[in-house]
Amino acid sequence: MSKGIPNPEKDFSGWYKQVVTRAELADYGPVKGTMVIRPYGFQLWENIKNIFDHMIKESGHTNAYFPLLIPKSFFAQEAKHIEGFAKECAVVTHTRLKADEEKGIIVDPESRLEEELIIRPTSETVVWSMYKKWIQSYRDLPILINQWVNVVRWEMRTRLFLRTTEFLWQEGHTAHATEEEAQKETLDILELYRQLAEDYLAIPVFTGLKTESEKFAGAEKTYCIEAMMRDKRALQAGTSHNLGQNFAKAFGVTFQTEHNQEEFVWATSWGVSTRLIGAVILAHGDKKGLRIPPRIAPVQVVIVPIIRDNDQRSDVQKYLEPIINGFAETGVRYHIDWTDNSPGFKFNEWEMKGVPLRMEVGPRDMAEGNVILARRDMDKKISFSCENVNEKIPTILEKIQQSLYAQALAFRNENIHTTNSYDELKQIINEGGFVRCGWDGLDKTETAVKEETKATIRCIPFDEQPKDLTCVYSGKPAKHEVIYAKAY
RNA sequence: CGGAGCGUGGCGCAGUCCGGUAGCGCACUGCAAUGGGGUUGCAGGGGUCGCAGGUUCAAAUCCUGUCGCUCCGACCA
Repeated sequence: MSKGIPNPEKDFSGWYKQVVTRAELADYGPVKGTMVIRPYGFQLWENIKNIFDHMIKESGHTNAYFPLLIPKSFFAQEAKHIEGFAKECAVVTHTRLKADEEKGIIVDPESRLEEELIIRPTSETVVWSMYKKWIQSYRDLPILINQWVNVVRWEMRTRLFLRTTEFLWQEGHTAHATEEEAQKETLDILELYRQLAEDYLAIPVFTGLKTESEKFAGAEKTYCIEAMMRDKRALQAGTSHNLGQNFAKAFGVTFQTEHNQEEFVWATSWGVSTRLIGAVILAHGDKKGLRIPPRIAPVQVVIVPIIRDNDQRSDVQKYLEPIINGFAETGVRYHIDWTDNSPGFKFNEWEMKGVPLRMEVGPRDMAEGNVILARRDMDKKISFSCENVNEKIPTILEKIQQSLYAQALAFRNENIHTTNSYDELKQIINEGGFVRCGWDGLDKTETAVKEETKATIRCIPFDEQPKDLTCVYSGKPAKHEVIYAKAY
């Protein structure tokens, strides 16, 4: 076990906090609930961001930017939507500070704004206020816009990456001429989220539909990807909403069809946030610290030279030259740790930081024409000939990627259970795990289960088989098969 | 906002009950050796004890007030 970090089996949240700060992913900001994303953490975010940005551009979306400040009046226009956010909006009321002899710097009471401004908790309202200007005819549709921005939600309880007052995300906002097209967009994006999670973050996810109580306020339907963390709790890792005509109606956004009919525009919105980093930490981390999947790792290979003096140092340097040149060609992200910490210290340090592959190079290896490789996903060191290490490494990185996914999937499979007994559900939830079972489709059932067990319906999975199922709570015929779990 | 706990060098803590002018581990700086799983030795630097009052000859310690943070609940991506 790594020195100084709590055992994740015993103190998962202590482990999480330590790992995030000690691996230098992030640090606490001065304002409660805010977070500084440090360079190592930000590189991870940039890698995730670049992958998804590429995906949406491939599928015809473009980036834009909408303002941070939103007039308060915009929120009155979509009552359902604001219900969901009213309790967590930061409001700008003044525009100036001034020096006060007694109190130091104070808010200038004379600078009070006539109309207060809301710092965006999400941007549907501003976006749709603009879409009203931009959309007249079916020829203006679809609009497929995304933005990478920060948003602020005044949360009561915060945790680095998982829930912070301010966080970074992408929010897509699309406008369509038909309901079918909007629905297709919603699901297409969800599929991209699934790919992002599974193929890049190496996290298996359930895709499905949120229940009424869990859906986004203002949406017709909310779809999600849900993942299992190593403490067997669920994490919602991304959502995609079919907004129907709700926002178009709130903002009066209509268009003329090919047949010269006036109709309201159909909308979607979808987002993934820096929470994904929390997901990576919580899904893959182990007692030594982080384990970052190679495809998103800021550093894929860390090289630890084993040297005694300057002569050996330059020997290693020369020895590494062709390897490093090879990395440049294959695009492997590497780092050589020349600090004079002891090798053992470096091993632990880089394991904590989750680097997928470590290469050790010392006198013994140079004599044999080898390097030592140690994979972060397993507890083994292997000697490799220097000759073919350049071809091998991308393959090994790919194997690590697959192995992290396989481990996460195996873990999820071990900890998901099907049952039609409520007692059993309570026991499983209590011990930790997901429960797949029938649900009668009633709000009050969901609420009752939540109150009694703290578990919520994470989603109605696309592959549900409700036939012949009964509701785990009421015993009535099931309307849906659902997944219950305690969630972050 | 309810319940609990904590504020003492950068981090983690002891000291507080029973007042006497601040200490430990890690980290940091320098030198030397060491170097294949958190390496030693020696020598250093750094704290108005969260803040504001009060009691006292004397306050990290006692009293009052205040601010902040963490954890558990209600809310949430």
